[in-house]
Amino acid sequence: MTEVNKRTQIKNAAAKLFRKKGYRATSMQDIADALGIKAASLYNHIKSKQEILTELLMNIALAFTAGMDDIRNSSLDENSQLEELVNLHVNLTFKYKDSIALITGEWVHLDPEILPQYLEKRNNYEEAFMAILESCQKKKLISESTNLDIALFSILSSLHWLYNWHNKNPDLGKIELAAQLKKILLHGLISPKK
Amino acid sequence: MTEVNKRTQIKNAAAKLFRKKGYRATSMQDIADALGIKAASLYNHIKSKQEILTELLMNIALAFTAGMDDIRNSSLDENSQLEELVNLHVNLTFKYKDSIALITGEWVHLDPEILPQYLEKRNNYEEAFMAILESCQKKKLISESTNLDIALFSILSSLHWLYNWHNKNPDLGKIELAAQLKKILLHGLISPKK
DNA sequence: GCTCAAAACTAATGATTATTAGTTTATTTT
DNA sequence: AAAATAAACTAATAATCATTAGTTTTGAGC
Repeated sequence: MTEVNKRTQIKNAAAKLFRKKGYRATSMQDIADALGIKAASLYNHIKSKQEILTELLMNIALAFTAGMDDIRNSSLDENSQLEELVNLHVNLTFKYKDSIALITGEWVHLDPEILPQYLEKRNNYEEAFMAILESCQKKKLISESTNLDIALFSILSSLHWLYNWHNKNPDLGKIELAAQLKKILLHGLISPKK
Repeated sequence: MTEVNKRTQIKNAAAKLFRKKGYRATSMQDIADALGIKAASLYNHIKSKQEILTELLMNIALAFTAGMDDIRNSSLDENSQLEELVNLHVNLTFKYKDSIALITGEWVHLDPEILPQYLEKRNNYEEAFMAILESCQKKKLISESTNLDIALFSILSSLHWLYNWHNKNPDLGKIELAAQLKKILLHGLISPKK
């Protein structure tokens, strides 16, 4: 019944392996074994190992920029935009469980020809994120003394790393996870002094 | 004047390369080139490529557990202990600029014989961190509704990722960086409503 | 300048690996 | 069922790489 493209199966298996062992440590053998075929047979469906990595990463990059565009084109206030960004990360983490893990380290193995395209998308995303933080600071939602570079880095670290946590605690739902993250990331761990 | 052991030079060069290209993508050639010698000559100083990775990672693990022990054996209150943990990460990030980057991803390439030892140290560290968070919650410094698993994951994500940020902004000093992180991580990004 | 050890070099080995070529088997279309 | 296409297989290639063996160079202490 499950009409899953072989090409997609290959990409899914590869994503899982790239995540666990890393791109370089994953052989075409490994991927083929996961599908019960011989390594050479993979080439009936894909062009190269590099193509798999490229498509996995570019797909993720597209999903993030599309989500960011939606948020920026919305009429939400700054505070809600920040919350929607957290939602975006949580949603994509659930949706692309395996391949999202590649954005923290495996992107370095992209072909030198592709790498700049990937990094450009990444930069655009971070700049858009920063723009929202700046709006917040202008509206005094964020204190003037806060270094926004550090704030951005800190939030993105947690959100990039989410997939790791999600794998260890698959029981906690999307909504609860997003709510907790908003509380901790945006409003702080330590209860404000009364 | 600088009497640096060749062995140390090798480990330093390797750390830089492992960080940039990953363990598997870094060849002994690469390391040798960085030192202006031939690959085979490395073996006059080290046992294997794996030995380099092991020593780099175990060194970091030791530094973290030692720092954690100091904090737990201190008589600081819970709040200050949390702040000292941030200091610990910032200090080690400055001290082990390159090799600290390996803790986010390259530890998976540790020999299967060594890996459990590494993971045990890592677990111990995280459990000690969690114990401090639990004390904070018991003392109402952290709200009862906060999920401490998520809080721990979130803080550690930012602190693990620090080396990345530090490399892009080497101009900001330790003290300023630590102060900002304490503010953002512990007391939140969004100013509390008055 | 000789001795000895440390540390460099050259050359080879064996293993792994991504990819290609050529062939056979399965499946779909006609 | 014949033909055509898709997808599997076997076998080979060429490159890379960690590591070893054996040899030469370097440099400090005598």
